[in-house]
Amino acid sequence: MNSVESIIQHAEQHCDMRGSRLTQKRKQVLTGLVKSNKALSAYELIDFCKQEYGESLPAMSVYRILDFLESELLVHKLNLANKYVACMHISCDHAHAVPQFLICKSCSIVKEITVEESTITDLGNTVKGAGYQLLSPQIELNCLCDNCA
Amino acid sequence: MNSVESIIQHAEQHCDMRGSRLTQKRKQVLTGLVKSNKALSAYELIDFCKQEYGESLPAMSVYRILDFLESELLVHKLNLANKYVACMHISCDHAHAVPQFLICKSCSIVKEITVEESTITDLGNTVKGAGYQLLSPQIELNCLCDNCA
DNA sequence: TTTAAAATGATATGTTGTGTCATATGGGCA
DNA sequence: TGCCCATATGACACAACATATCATTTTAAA
Repeated sequence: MNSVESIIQHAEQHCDMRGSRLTQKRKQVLTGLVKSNKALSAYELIDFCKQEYGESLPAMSVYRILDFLESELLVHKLNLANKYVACMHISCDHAHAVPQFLICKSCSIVKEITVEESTITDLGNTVKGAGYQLLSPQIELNCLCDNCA
Repeated sequence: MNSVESIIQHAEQHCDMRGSRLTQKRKQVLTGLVKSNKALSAYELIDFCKQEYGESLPAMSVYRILDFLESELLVHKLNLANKYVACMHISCDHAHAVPQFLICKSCSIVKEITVEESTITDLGNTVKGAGYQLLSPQIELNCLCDNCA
């Protein structure tokens, strides 16, 4: 069993335990993200499913599926790029902090990092000091990756 | 002279010094952002110019104007919200660090803050450690403002 | 006043995302 | 088994955001 299949299997177990279902279509979309190893737009995922499985998914379905996968913490939405990535921790069993992302503007390869706890705390304090309430500490940064730089 | 006019005048001087021109249309778009006091989309700015000046700007023109204003550092593009805000420092004469933004997801009011230098440095180090190169340290955070919270 | 560069207009189209109502699918239970 | 209901997906239209390209107008400088 290759690593993509293994990741999907982990995801399926994860859903089982949470009482949700990783259906065929949801698996296909998640597989697209895992295989590509980078951030993809909803429409790129439609193309993937068309080519890989011969299935013409309507955009609406893909967005619903992405919402589901996000709610299951299997996928992250990157607002900076309007794209989606598989969570790099699908196969881990431990819980994870809110992630930070380095997005390569050139090739869309994403590095999911964990910044120092203290950095996040500092940021949170600054926000609170400004009278705002942080909805999500998810940080996304426009970068160039090793290869593209 | 009210404060909006005064800000626009500052912006004009700024452009003069840089050898660029703050044309009528560009002034109108910038005025829309300054007056509204929040982040607006390109199409909201089209509506503003229509109502305020009776001018039907094509989308293309507004985007070009926004690009210009951004290149003059008079306006920031918020990728998180696909909206644009006037730089809060237009009327200052000193140079500014790259800004960080707290965006109220509910009402689009934006607070432009300066986070601690050390926080940015920490972040930069983490990025470098991951083998990525930061294109812009601009940070945008999804928040709720005082009023909306 | 001619002219070249800069700015803007017009038009079409591409990309991302949602609203809404219809249809299909899969488990639990009589 | 076959019905029922919740969940999932499809179909279709359309809204919102953005750009490509070529034409026209405006501006400043020669």
